[in-house]
Amino acid sequence: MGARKRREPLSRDRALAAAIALVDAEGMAALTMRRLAADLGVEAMSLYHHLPGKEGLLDGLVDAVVAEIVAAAAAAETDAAGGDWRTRLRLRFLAARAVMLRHPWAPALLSSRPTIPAGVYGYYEGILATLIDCGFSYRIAHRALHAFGSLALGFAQEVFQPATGADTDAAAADLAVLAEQLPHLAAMVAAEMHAATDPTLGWCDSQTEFEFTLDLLFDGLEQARSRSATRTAAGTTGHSDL
Amino acid sequence: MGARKRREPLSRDRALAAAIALVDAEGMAALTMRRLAADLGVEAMSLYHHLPGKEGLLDGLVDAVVAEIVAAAAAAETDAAGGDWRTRLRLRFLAARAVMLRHPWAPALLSSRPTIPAGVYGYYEGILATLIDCGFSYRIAHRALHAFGSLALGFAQEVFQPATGADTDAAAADLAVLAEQLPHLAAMVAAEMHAATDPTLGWCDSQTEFEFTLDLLFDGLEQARSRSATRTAAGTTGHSDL
DNA sequence: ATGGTTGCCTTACGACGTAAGGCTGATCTC
DNA sequence: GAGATCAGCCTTACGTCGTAAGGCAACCAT
Repeated sequence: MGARKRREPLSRDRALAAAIALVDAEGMAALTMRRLAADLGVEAMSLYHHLPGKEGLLDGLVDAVVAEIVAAAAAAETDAAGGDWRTRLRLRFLAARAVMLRHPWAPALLSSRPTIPAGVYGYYEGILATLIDCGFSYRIAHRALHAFGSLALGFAQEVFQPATGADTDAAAADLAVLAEQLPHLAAMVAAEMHAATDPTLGWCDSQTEFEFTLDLLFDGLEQARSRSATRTAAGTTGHSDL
Repeated sequence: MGARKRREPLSRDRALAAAIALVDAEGMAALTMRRLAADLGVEAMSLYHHLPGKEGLLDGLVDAVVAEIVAAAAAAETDAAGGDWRTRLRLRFLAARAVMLRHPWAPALLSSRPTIPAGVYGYYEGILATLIDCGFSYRIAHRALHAFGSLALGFAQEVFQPATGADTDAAAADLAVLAEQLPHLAAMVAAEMHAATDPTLGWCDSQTEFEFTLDLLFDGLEQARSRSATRTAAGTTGHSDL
């Protein structure tokens, strides 16, 4: 007789899970209090018993993504135990990137938030620990964190989206005009386009660009580190324990 | 009697100028069709005779900012005539950054737009021309453009805003907790905080970070250029392609 | 039973962007 | 001049959003 115990009583976690599912499927614009409530079989105002408004909901999404990143990065870190700082950070960032690829809305949401999610402090602490252990000064480590920017969280924050496929023909038609007024750009597109391996990403392979930029920064930081290390006695590079 | 010839008849340019003034003064959130119309002494719907809706208005703002960047960068380029590629790009990017500092809302707007503003093609063409002229391959130049990312347009796209001053005391109170659970982060803050010169930016000096990141990328690109010029198979800084 | 608490709903308000159509005064044609 | 045309601005209204305020029904401990 107690077969139907009303319904699952709607909790913060259930609401957040539904929100993530909704946003993964239909994008940020679809995330509406009314819509989310409808997906949960509930009226909009009921959400306010579990979430402090829309902003609180977005904060919840951010926290969830950050938690996912932290977990992925921690797993990557154990895989990389004993490696040098480059491969350790590299694996960390690539793990974070894998999370971002699962949640394409996350980058824009992350960088639109006015407050820093609590979880990222711990995440940055781990990166910083790696740098300091490997002989970086606080000065350079600090600047490295800024230089990494969004790469540390797994996304490149492209300023402009690549063409979304539908206007590929239009882009091709523009190429003729492009070639006249923008010769270098046209030549570059022509030279690089054949190398496109993943058509979903257009002719720019984001993964390659991501790793290339990472290596550029790593190379530069390595130089900066050895430059500042020569100033002191070069004895304590090994120091592998946390 | 003929003194008042009705009023200035409201044009696209007048609307755009008012919109920029409004957004400069009160931020993006204040930019509303009704509010903008009110600032112009007009009703909301009147704007639709000169602008194709809100999206068109935002496109207009973006175009205006891009035009400002292009102009500033062109002026910088003439100053740098004859310099090497690093200083030429450096001056370009710093000129763009000066524009962004005048319009703090621009970065978020730029990266939220779904289409690429027409003006940036010309802007990238100029950067590309500099790179190609100085011996970069299209391959590396292409990746360089991606690596620069938002830096080329003058902003670092910090993922999270620095503390806005009001919660500085709260941040200080958190430092005790921070020191226990996040020792490296606490130590870095302690080590770096004394160096704060510009209190408006908190203890992170954005200008310094901006230029440091630029130099990191330039250093790395310089290596990549000479590496590809000599065509040697292996470098000491193994640059794995995965 | 009873009174409180929890969980959800109903109604309503003030934003927002914008579709549809009306009024007004300047300019043009005869 | 008189009437027609038309651009420029306004009025009204609709559907969306987030959310404040309060109601009702089922549960719980007493």
